[in-house]
Amino acid sequence: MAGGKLHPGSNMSLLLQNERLPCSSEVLESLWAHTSNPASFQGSKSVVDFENVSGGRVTDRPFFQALEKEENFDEDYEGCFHQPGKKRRLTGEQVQFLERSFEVENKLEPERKVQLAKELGLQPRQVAIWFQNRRARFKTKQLEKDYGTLKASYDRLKGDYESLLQENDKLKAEVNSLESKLIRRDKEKENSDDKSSPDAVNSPHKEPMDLISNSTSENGTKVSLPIMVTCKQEDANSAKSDVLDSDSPHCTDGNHPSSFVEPADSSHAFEPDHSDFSQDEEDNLSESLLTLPCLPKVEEACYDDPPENSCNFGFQVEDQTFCFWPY
DNA sequence: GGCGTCAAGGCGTGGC
DNA sequence: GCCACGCCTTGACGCC
Repeated sequence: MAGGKLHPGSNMSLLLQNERLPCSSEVLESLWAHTSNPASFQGSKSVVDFENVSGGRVTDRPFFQALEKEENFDEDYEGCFHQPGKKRRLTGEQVQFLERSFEVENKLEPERKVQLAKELGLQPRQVAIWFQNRRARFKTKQLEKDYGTLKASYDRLKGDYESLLQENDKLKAEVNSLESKLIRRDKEKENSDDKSSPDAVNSPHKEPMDLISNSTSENGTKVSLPIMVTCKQEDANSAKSDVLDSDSPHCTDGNHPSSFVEPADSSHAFEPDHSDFSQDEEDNLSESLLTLPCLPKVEEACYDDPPENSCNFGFQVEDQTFCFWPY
């Protein structure tokens, strides 16, 4: 690189980005001044324009002016005129110059192309091809970058999804456990009631109310869990399918994967199956649900800030005596 | 010799 | 029809 004035750390591109002169010779002169002088190309082995070097006469281009001055001109002269069919790489200085030009503007106007070719001692077509290839490389890098970004996003979402699955499984297991416990207690209660009082047959749901009134959260506050009060097993099944079925509309909100818990403040979790309710029963149920004080509304507390406790309802799992999902 | 990089070839396409 | 461009491929070259 004898005689070169290359500034590897040059901020040339920054300087040029503030100017709008992609075709001007001033820009090229500026590029020369900041990158290298024409003599930098003296060792070029690039494919060069034979047509512009008629009879070996050196043209007025800087590239060839530099060659004239070189002591070992003959060797380089032979080297830079390739045999037909051979491909020669551009020199580092030529590439640097083109790179800086590319940073200024990645599109190549005809005037600019000719000017660059003249300054670099290349054919205009070579400059055009270089820009085309450079754009292709830029696009490839951009795609790789985008891929990396998307993959990171995908991995993050996948992790979230898997943790949600785990949490879902855990909650299902808890519900299953609690349901078994409830059924067992129910049977025990029935047996004891049959023995103690014949009137007890008329109030089969007394025990669950007791259970509700006796439910106490971890922090000592009473928690009302009314859903199971009048919910028959069949209703529980339908409610489950309505609430947790991943195919149901409640779960198809891509922005709110947790939206399946929304029915907490309404009775529409029971809507799918009305066959076992009379109108009066349904009205009573709605009324009781609406008037119960502590039915937790959970939709806002769910996944924006996942709780340490796997339960999102604001009280301990043990207090959630839902009976939606029989297993 | 395999592989990656890069200049260049070839072809299709769209704008004028 | 010409030209520039994008895309894919080819061939030369350098590195290991």
